[in-house]
Amino acid sequence: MQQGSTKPTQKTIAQIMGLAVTTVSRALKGDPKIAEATRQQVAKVAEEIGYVPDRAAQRLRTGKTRVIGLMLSPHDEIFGFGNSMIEGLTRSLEGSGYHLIITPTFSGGDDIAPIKYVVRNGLADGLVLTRTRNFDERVRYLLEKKFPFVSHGRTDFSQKHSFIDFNNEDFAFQAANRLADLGCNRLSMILPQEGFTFHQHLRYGFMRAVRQAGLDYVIPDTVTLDSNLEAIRSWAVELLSDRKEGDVFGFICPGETSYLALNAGLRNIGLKRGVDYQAVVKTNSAILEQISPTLDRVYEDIENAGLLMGKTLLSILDGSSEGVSQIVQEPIFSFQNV
Amino acid sequence: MQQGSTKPTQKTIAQIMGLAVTTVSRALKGDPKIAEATRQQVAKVAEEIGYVPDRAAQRLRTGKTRVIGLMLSPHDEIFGFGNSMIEGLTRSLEGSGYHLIITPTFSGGDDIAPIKYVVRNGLADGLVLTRTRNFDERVRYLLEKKFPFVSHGRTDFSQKHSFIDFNNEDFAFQAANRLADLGCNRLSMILPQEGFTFHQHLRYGFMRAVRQAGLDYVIPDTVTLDSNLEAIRSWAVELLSDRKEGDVFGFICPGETSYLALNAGLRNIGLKRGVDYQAVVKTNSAILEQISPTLDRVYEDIENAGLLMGKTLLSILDGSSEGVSQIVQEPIFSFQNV
DNA sequence: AGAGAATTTTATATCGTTACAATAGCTAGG
DNA sequence: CCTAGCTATTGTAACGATATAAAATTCTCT
Repeated sequence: MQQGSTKPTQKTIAQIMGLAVTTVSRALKGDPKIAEATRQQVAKVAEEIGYVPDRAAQRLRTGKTRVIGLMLSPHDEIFGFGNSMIEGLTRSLEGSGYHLIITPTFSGGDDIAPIKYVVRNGLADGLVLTRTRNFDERVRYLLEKKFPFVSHGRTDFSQKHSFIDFNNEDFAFQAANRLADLGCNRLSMILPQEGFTFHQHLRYGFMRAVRQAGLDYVIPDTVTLDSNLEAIRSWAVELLSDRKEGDVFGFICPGETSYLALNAGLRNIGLKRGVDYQAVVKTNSAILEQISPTLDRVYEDIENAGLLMGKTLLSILDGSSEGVSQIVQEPIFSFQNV
Repeated sequence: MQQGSTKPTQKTIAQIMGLAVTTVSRALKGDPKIAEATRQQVAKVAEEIGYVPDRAAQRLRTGKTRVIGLMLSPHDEIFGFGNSMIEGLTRSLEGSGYHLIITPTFSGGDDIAPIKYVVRNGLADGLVLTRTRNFDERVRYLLEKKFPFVSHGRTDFSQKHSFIDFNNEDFAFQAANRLADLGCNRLSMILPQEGFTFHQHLRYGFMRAVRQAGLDYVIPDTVTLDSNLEAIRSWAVELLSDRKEGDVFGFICPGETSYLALNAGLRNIGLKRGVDYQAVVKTNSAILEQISPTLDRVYEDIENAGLLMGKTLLSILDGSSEGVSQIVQEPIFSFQNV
């Protein structure tokens, strides 16, 4: 605990106990070559003088940073996604000796550049990615470099890699059925940009339901989940302004903000959800539940995803699991009673 | 660029050029003791073979981590505060050789513990704090340890330290006047918990306006900015349910989510903003502008605050400015024409 | 030309930790 | 009693960079 003198090191412990530094080093990491009695005494002294290993020295010597990196895009941050992901990851790393660094990817920027930077400069031992594309360049790069990582989202590469994904197909399928049950005859869904893996999953689920029910549908080609809110808003307004007699619209929003924008626009022209149109929204925070308690929501547990990704990455790094871990999280439906 | 062989170091450059490692080291950092010609050649070779300094080695030798840490509480994350802060900080650090690590403070957790951890283990050279309290324990600790930091928010300590703050007093004052102008005769403001510095600033500004205009006011003692949304919602509903003939309520919301909750609750009981009540909201993202274009907003530029905090911290760390930098950002008012 | 100053480069030690090889101490077996 | 075979510990070097002191080189001026 002393800060006044100098920071305690293994050398300090060695001098106190009359041991060699090497012995202390090994004792601290539980090497079986060290007598149990010695090990315990070393641990005791280390504790007493407040010894903490110097990460820079460990890193220099071993080449391991004991850091894992999370690459976050600005789209991830809004509402709780980034927050929950960070919380889950942090929890998974607790007590492991690993630290988390968060590397923001900027709107305009190339999202592979920061990854190359981390890999080339050896800034982390493993990475966590979000928002995968079917043939994600980041994944391709990391696979090629054999750099450990876990992604939130699948890819279409033949080479397997660890990921956690959400069952977006089932979400879209169930959401569409729900809207059909509510009497909607025209369904619409805002999709992420083409190229993102979950674009396809959502589309498959949606189309399967729509075809089964024989309903009319609209998938906008001008707006996506990442469109600015004004664009989403005006698209929705235009769509409903042109509706014909007997049309009952049902929207699937795979993101909270897209719903807020859409809803704001429609409310502004005098339309009311539950009366003039219906919606099912994918959510990963408590905010919609608070603001619109009667809204049909589907919950994706991002914090848990983060936790699982962290654990997966740790087991890869510790070499305890050589295999690939692929998990698909199921949606949690919160539909109102009719 | 070669990854196949081993990572290039200063030694590699030295061998190629027939120089001593020391010379290379000095040349790379622009030491004037090295001949300009040598310096340029070394730089050229370094570039060609893709040399990047090993941060662990630098850190071990110099004791400097070249890292600055941002302590983020979960309250900061919602709606872009954390995101904007990160973006601003990252920009300020660009090209400086400094990295940013983000340390999340958990809801339940002690918010000084992670700071002690960073300081004791030497994980960063400087820190950025948000949400200061009047006698903030974190600030006290850092001042005592003489650890470089910049805070977002002032404190009441007599010892000066660098900060960036927002003129919350003026925000509250102008917002209250605005509501008075709109014909409100009962004003209310949701405040952060007592103890936070901006609680006082907001209160002063508010009270000054209220007294000048001679208006009635309500400051809730059960809900704060950090209350869950359901609590804010029901408080607002209760408040307006009991209103008397002739009461026109005006709300000041120093946070986006508090407005969303309040507005959702009131809308739910059939009240409409602009008709049954008025509101002025402090915002730091584009979301309210998109969702409620007619809302009176006051903008706080968090990204710029982050940028300034980063620059301030860098100048402290580089020793280029020994003094203390204290900046108060002015609010940007976006009031609708009446 | 040559001594001394100024400039440029080199040698050595070090930061804290761990890998590797070596050594001391001890027991068991022939 | 000597050696093989353990166990427990130690010594040395290295990771890559830099601070300090020393050395080599060039330059200046009488």
